Amino acid sequence: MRTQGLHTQQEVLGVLEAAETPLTAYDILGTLKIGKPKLAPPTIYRALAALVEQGRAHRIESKNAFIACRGHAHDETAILTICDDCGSVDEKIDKDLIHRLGHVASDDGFRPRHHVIEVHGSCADCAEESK
Amino acid sequence: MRTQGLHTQQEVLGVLEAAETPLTAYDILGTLKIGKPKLAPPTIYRALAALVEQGRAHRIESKNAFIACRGHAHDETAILTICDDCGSVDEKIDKDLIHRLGHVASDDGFRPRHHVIEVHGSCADCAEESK
DNA sequence: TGGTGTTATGTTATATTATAACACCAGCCT
DNA sequence: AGGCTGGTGTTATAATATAACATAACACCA
Repeated sequence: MRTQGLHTQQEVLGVLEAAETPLTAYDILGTLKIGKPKLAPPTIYRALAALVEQGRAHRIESKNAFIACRGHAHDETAILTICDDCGSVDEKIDKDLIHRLGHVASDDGFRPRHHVIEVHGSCADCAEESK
Repeated sequence: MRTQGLHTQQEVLGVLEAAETPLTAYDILGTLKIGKPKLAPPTIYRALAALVEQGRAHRIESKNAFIACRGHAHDETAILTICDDCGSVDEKIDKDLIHRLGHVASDDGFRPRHHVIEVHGSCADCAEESK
């Protein structure tokens, strides 16, 4: 039933939105299993795939984890800054940079379809602390 | 023994260099197991970690796979263009873009340490074919 | 020369992430 | 009702990665 799928997506998104740091599919599964003990991985992965497809969540490739998309149009490529100390992730938008990346990538005939841009480091708070 | 570790790294790098497309750790393990049946995953992962650390190989985060680093200084961040049709990967260098990315990432006090830039799409050959 | 600390490597086992494959059920058409 | 279709649930397992401990090599010094 389609409605149920949407419902699952909404639940998964809710869990992501409630989190301060990225969650793995199994983190989400663990949370939702409290209410629905029979929930299984494919259900979570399907919901996540749909959410990422819609731009309502991001997959963090370098961590195999997910975050809710916050604060910008859902069809734009986000630059993700990932704090390796506290785990927090921020989204940044820079259309020019994306444009330029597309240009660099396609210089030899390559046709870009999707960008992954993840920057690891320390967030302001953690950088401050370790000084 | 240190020499032996270096030898493993050299063997792993050799397998990567011989491949036209990214290999997973288990692909490499499968190849090297022919000569050394007792080889285990941690040995491969350790060699890969060292190679990536030295810039002699790249990890492709969005595929959980690895390629040998080809044709540029090993301490530069490469932009990887990944063909989703044939699997081929190319490395591109654009210092300005990296510089700009560092700038964007650090605008709110974030301190970047490592960049992941992967562009998915179709290589020139595959884009041509599917026209 | 052999003891002892230190670090790299080997090995076993297991944790974590992801998906294949099929079963089931609702809705829809006739 | 009967049968098709497509989405969802469910089971099982594949694929990726690492923890934890055992062992081996080397370095240093009494």
